[in-house]
Amino acid sequence: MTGGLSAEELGAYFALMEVGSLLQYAVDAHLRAEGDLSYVQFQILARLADAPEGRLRMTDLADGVVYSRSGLTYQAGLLEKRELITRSSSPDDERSVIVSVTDGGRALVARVLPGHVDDVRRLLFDPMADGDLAAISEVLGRIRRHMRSTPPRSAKPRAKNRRKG
Amino acid sequence: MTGGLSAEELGAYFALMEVGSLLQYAVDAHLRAEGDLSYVQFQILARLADAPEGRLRMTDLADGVVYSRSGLTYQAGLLEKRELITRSSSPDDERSVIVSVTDGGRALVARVLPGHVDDVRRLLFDPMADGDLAAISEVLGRIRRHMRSTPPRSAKPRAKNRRKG
DNA sequence: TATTGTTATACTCTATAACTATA
DNA sequence: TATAGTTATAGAGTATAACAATA
Repeated sequence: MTGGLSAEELGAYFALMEVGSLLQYAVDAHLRAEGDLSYVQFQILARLADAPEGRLRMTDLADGVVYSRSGLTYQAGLLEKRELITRSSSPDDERSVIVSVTDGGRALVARVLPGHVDDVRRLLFDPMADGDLAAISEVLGRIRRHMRSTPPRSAKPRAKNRRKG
Repeated sequence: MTGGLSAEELGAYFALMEVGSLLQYAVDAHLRAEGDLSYVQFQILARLADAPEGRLRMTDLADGVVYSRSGLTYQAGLLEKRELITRSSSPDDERSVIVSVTDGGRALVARVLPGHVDDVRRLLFDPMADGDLAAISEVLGRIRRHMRSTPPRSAKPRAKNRRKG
């Protein structure tokens, strides 16, 4: 069953996938309960709240949040309906759409963030010992850079679309 | 924006989530291309192929694969249609259903596994240096055990259902 | 022609609740 | 009553392709 991975590698792979999955499940449940937000919606709002002047172009958002463009349009529509964001066309480039967080959007992020951070601390960081954080950060950061720079084996013409279908 | 997590902690959290997400995206795409299998379906088949005599009860499968029962019934229906598994009622307990991998199911797992393992090696293990694997394994294993033993803050009556809706 | 974003559409997946059958 | 599994249903989310508008 291992076919080229050692038992330890296989264990690390499964552990990584399970930790990521359980963590996402936990924070997603919290975000929905506290703010009626999916994880993706929270990511969009948090990115905007963190951006200069609280605004980003749709394309920049899609690149960061890892989405198809139509998927982002769908989510933006939901957030706009709730008046958590606004959309307006860019003065620089009439094709572009600028997404901005509203005060309500910022308030919602501020409201759910403490609990969100609690979840992450409790699940992810509490079981870590001294030195674990530095070690994990270094390796995961390296892996992330590697993944970002490694094109998929069947390189797509242009890497805008992600996620499964 | 950090609200209780240090910059390094926040970075580690984001890196973990992104690595898990990118890895799952990559292996999912491969499994679909090579075997028309979703990641979940592959997990079901792989678990069965790894089980004694290639069979498990539905409940045991649901516990491992992290699913609602109806979700597992749905996926099992798809796999049964493709004759990758069979279902039969248990002689021990007439309420239970025993799921078995077929030869075709085993063959499919064998066919997609090398590429799957390649993906994992290339994306996850190639960028690791000596000692990284041991360090990561130990910490992630500890976190996983911690997560499994930590009940959700709003403990559900019985922990059979997972994932978001 | 290429890029940005939207729309229409179809489909996959998931959860909830009601249900059957067995223990 | 509790457990195992299925079914019906309804909804969220996603991708694809066609489209309009701008560069």
